[in-house]
Amino acid sequence: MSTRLNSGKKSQPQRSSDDDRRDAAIQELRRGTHLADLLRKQVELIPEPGRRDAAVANVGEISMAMASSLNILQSEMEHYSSSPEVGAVAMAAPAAYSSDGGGTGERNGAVAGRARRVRHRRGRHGAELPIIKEILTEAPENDRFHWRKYGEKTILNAQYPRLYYKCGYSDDHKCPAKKYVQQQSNSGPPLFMVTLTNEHTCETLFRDEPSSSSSSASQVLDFAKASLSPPVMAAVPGLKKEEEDDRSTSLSMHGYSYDEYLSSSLPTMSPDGDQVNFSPGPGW
DNA sequence: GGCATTTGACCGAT
DNA sequence: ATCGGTCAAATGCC
Repeated sequence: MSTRLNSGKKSQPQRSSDDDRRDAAIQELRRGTHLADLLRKQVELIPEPGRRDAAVANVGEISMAMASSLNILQSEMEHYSSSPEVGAVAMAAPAAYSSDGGGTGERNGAVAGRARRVRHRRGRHGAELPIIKEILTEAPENDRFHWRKYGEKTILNAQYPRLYYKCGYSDDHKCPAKKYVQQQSNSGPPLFMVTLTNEHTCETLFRDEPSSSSSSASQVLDFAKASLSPPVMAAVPGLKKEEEDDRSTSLSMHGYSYDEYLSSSLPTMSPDGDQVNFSPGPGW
């Protein structure tokens, strides 16, 4: 997962698996750019001017995001192919934080006095989580599930921290669904890469319990709760609460249904090409 | 007071 | 040694 770009030890000019992965990513981005171009041509055929313009604008954003990602990757490749050592130094720049804890602010005294904990199972456990979808979107919070934030991490060479969410019913219903949100760009409307892992078992639970329409189900459907994940806004430094609310409002004013939310994003990726079963359930 | 968020510590993988 | 992912105490908010 990690590219280890600033490890400093990596001065061998030989190709690594990281290089291969970067190549693959560049290939995919080029393909995506091409597809976005095709999509733009199709979208331009929409007869209604309003819808057409909006769609063209969206496709334009997608193309821009692809292009900037492509640029970043390509400039990295050039760095390493020409001068690995220089590249390693150069890439250290964004890592303004220490890796652990992120340095996202201190808490007076209380944290310092926190006792060291002894724990058992930590970190990655066994196999990789099954990635259900990866979505590039302006509205990562707008997927109608109830997420609880459980972590935030500064990612190497990433401009913004990655935010970790688990299903708000992970405890109640042992729902394993998780979501990682990482801001991709801040030029224009901020774009977020949302990675969804594991299926929502809470969703099927509610589907099996039609009688639970009033209390618990209504909680799941609590759009205000589910659609607003304020911590996501924390990825946009300087946003105050009121501004966050404004922003949430403006985002929700897109009026997406979940299908629209997904379809308005980049083509989603399912590792094995299986039908992705992440469609809104009856409570959607 | 209860719940959600923050954030440093910790763990396993590399 | 370093990284990404997770835990859980402390804290904030309603």
